[in-house]
Amino acid sequence: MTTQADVLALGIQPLARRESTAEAAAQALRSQISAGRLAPGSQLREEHLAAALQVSRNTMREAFRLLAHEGLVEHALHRGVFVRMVGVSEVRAMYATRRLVEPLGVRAILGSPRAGDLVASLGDVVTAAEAAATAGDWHVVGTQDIEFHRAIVQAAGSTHLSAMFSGLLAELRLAFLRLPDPETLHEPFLRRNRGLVTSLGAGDLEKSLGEIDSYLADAETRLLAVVGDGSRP
Amino acid sequence: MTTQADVLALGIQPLARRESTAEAAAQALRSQISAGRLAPGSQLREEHLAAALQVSRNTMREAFRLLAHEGLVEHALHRGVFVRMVGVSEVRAMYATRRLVEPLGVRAILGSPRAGDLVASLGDVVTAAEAAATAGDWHVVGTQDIEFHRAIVQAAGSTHLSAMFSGLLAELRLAFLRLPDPETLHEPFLRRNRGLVTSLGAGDLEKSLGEIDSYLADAETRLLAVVGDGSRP
DNA sequence: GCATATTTGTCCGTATGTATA
DNA sequence: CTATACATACGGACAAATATG
Repeated sequence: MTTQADVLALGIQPLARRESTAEAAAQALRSQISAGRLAPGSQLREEHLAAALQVSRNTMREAFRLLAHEGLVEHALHRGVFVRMVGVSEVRAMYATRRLVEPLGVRAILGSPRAGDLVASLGDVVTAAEAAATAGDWHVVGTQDIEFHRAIVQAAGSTHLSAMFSGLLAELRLAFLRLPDPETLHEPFLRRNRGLVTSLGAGDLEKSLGEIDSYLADAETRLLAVVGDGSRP
Repeated sequence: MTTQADVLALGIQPLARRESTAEAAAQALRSQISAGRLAPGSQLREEHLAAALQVSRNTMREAFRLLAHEGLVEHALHRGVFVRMVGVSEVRAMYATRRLVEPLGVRAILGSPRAGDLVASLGDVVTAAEAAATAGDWHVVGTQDIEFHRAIVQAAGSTHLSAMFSGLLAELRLAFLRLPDPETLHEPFLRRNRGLVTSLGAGDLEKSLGEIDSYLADAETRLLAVVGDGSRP
């Protein structure tokens, strides 16, 4: 049985430190969690991780506070921290938020004087995702999908909104990790994202909003189908 | 000269603890900061505060991480934590966000089957604020103003959005603290909030959106006028 | 239900590094 | 440039709560 310390020891050296050690440790855990090497629901033990990252327990605890505040892990008093389990209610909440926020980005893009540039860079992201799809690298496809929608919200021009949305997408990645077959989820969205770029390029607001909405509705039902039958309600 | 420890000693006893000590310490600082007893820009020294709250420095540092992540304090590596200084750019960013988010709440209220209840409870908040205004308690007026707009966003039904907005409002309170004369800022908004409740009650979407927009534009210019001449750009 | 072992929560002492007077 | 104050980080210790047998 592989311990968490073993798993982490692979991907991590002496902790690159330009920032504080706690932040560096948090970043190490962030990437490990996002990559799925720390499964949702698994416990993160202070002592093991502190040993693996070669930091003190106190520093490790500071890192835990950061991750808990970001929603990546859950802190249970006197029981420890666990990689967040996203259930049905969390997925519903995430998509309720996306349905509110992403249209703001779409409107901002079409209302911007630099609409052409924005749409072009969005097109680049989809192109990269399509290349990854033909190469069969569905993990990259998922990453590009997330990047695509992050860019949309970014266009709204609100730092608060962008920060919140980045956190939401990190949470969403936790849900993606529970997918047994990434291809069936991500493949249809590639076409939808391309379609959105097209209607954005044509300056068609109504059609763009429709595409976003159907994308989100589709994604939510697909995710719920997978998450719903999991252990957690 | 009064030290931070002195100031804090007034409002804080042995730390009511139902949650972790770090969270309790963070909550103590939150209330002190929001009440203005810890001025923006002032440094929060580990040792003094740990002594005042009777916690260890380690626990204090965990609390600092939480507050820094919420944006209430700023963490400067190897220099310490300081109560956040909101400047012109921060105020602009906050109102850019509010202009995007609050209309979502307004639309949600008018589109809700329980619109009547929602508007009624908003009216209660304004009524409470009006009572506080006649009593001359402008701090309460400011609190109710914040509560009013928090309730609007809450109606949008997104936990992520509500959480983000609560953080934004806490940040906004930091800006309010720099006001030499709270009455001149808060007094006009009392009427505007009442006007919004009226147009919401009438079910007039366009007018409601217009009221929100002019409220935000007015509030931003007033705040910028005060914050702009401060020490920070 | 009880006793035990494990893990977290918290505190203290201390050494090192960094920024500022 | 030196000195000082402070944050950063570590390791050990014990108490408290939880999990396990």
